[in-house]
Amino acid sequence: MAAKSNARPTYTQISQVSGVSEATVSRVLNGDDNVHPDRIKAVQDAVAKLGYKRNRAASSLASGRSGLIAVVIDDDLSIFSDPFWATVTSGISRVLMEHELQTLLMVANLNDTDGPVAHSLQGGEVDGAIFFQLHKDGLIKRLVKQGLPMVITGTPHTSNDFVFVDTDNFGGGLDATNHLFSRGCSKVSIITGDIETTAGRQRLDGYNQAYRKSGNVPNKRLIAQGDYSFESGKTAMLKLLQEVEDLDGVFACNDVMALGAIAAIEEFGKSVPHDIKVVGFDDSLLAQTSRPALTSVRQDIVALGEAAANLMIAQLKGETVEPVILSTALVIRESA
Amino acid sequence: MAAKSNARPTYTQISQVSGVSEATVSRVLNGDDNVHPDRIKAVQDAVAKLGYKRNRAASSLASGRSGLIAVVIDDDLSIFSDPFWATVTSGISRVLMEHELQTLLMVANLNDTDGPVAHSLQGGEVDGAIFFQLHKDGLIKRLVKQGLPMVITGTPHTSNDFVFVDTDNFGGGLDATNHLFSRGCSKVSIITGDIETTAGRQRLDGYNQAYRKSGNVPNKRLIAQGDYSFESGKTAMLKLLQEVEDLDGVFACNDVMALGAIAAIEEFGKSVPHDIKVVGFDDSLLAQTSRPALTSVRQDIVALGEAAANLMIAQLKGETVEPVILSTALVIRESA
DNA sequence: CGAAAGCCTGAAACCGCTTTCACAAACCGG
DNA sequence: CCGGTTTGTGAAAGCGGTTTCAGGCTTTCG
Repeated sequence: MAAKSNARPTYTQISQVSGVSEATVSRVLNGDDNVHPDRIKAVQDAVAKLGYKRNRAASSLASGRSGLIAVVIDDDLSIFSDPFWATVTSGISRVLMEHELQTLLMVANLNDTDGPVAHSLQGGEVDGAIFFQLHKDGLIKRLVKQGLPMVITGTPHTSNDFVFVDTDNFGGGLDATNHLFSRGCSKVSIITGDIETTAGRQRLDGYNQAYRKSGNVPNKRLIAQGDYSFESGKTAMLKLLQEVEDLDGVFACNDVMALGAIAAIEEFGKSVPHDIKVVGFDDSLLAQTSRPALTSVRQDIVALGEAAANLMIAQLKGETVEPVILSTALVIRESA
Repeated sequence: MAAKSNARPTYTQISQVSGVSEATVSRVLNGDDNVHPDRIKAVQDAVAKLGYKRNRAASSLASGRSGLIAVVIDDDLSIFSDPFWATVTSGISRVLMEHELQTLLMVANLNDTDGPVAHSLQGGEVDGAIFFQLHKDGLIKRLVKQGLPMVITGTPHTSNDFVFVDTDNFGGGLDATNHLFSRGCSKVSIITGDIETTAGRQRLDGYNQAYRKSGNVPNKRLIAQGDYSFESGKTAMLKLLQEVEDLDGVFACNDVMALGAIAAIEEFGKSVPHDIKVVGFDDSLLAQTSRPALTSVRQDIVALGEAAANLMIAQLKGETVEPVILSTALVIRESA
């Protein structure tokens, strides 16, 4: 193995070629000021000539900064049956890369506060962590205490000591419900998502507020609980149809349940949107391809990821940051 | 900052507590045999007592192994509108984690053979790379030449020097088409996906072979081209309906196009499955939630990711590996 | 019973980069 | 023109592991 092909250049070679010390090479490569322009030039030329690429391991070891940001996803498969999180991640990844940071993906069971993920995170392997969909916060609280910069995607319901980004779920619920009333509905029910999640509760709150302002009479019996699955949407809708008379509008807290609801309505012998109007949430692919095409609340998912990444970067710079709430837009199609 | 909270234990402390040299600590922690059981025990106790966690940067620097595997995704947004890749990634990530490897996610434009991703990959920052959906292979060829272990998800069409995993697209197309004939169809058309991709071509090949063996008469006019989008499926189907008489079966190369086709058929005044039977591919969420529910070719996507990860691990161990083809299963629902 | 072979072990070099520290040179006001 | 700052620089000490190397101790076998 003469002349090893993987013998990549180091500061030593740059130093020799450019005629400056390794210390100065480091300064130039890290954008330290206070280096004479001539030397900067010399180093840059040498770098270009040798095709130098920084060795991250060495750099991390010496500086204590790894350049890695963990994106931690709960090992709940449901997350991956939904393009939502993948899209958020792509937004995160792109922004991080622009700032020379790498995205370390960790799929793990977050209840396991002593698993390999918890170890990596606490072990200082990463410079920061972005969490998705926070359920249990034991691990996270510990990490905050350790001073690890963190961003949470989704509103944490346990505490607001965390930096987070989220869609305006309340506003989305409000808009969806208002839209149904403005379309002439007078008895509008809601199929909620998992009430354990803040997103689910906030959408419900939006619905309630819209109801109160509409001049119509809200009623607990109009509220059915689902869990974001197709089946739960269908079941909830059937129950509503049987229990509530003159129902003429439904706000389902995601598109999948909205489709379940539509299936139920049609099985029940009524039609959408003629008899009952339906609004979903997410504006996913499903909303566009279903028949009737689904009116749905759109959230800018890529922007959500970008916002998360930007909050992380701001923290890394030592800036104090505020939570970010992104607004939604109602996309009107056939179902309402 | 007295007693820094982040002053995590190192070999030095373990060495002191356990009374063995740092070299031996390393041997124990790396599973080197030839260490006296008593010493192993002593080290393990010290590790447990001190709550030691390995410093990856130091370890990488010294050993030349980073423990990082890149998952490289083409910056084509379409990838992220489809849960497919997210699911593959989750499979990869889980298997890698079981082997103490981390998943580094890179979303990038692969045509850019000189961008940051190309740099990282060539810079030895990762121990291996898993690519999705290979279009251009310039970068990849270079990496192979450098000896970077690689796995490609999807059959590369340019060369078979690569290690890859893929679904049995040919078999899936074959099964789908055979099923339509067995259901009594006699004139079956296909709506292809992007013919540029090998997956698209292989599914078409499967269709052709099934046709040849069926005793029915194949015909070029039965082949319509789509691009995996809903609209393309609809457009292609309308064209087929207008040009081909007595059409009674359609194999759409993914579920989204199948739904487009169903929409077209119903607009045309015919019904599914009564007049025309439809089979999709992917067995996605769409297939389960659409009405009529879609008969579709299922591929085990998580297994695809796991296979990719396992091939990577095998390469890392120095084993010679063969490409892996995963079989499909036809899931029969209402549409055919 | 002695020599060759094998097993375990610790000292020390090293991985490539960052950062402190000391010091020379250039600059300043008085 | 001199003590005192500023600037710019290189030598050298790490960062926390891994790995080579040589040597002490046991075995094994003729």
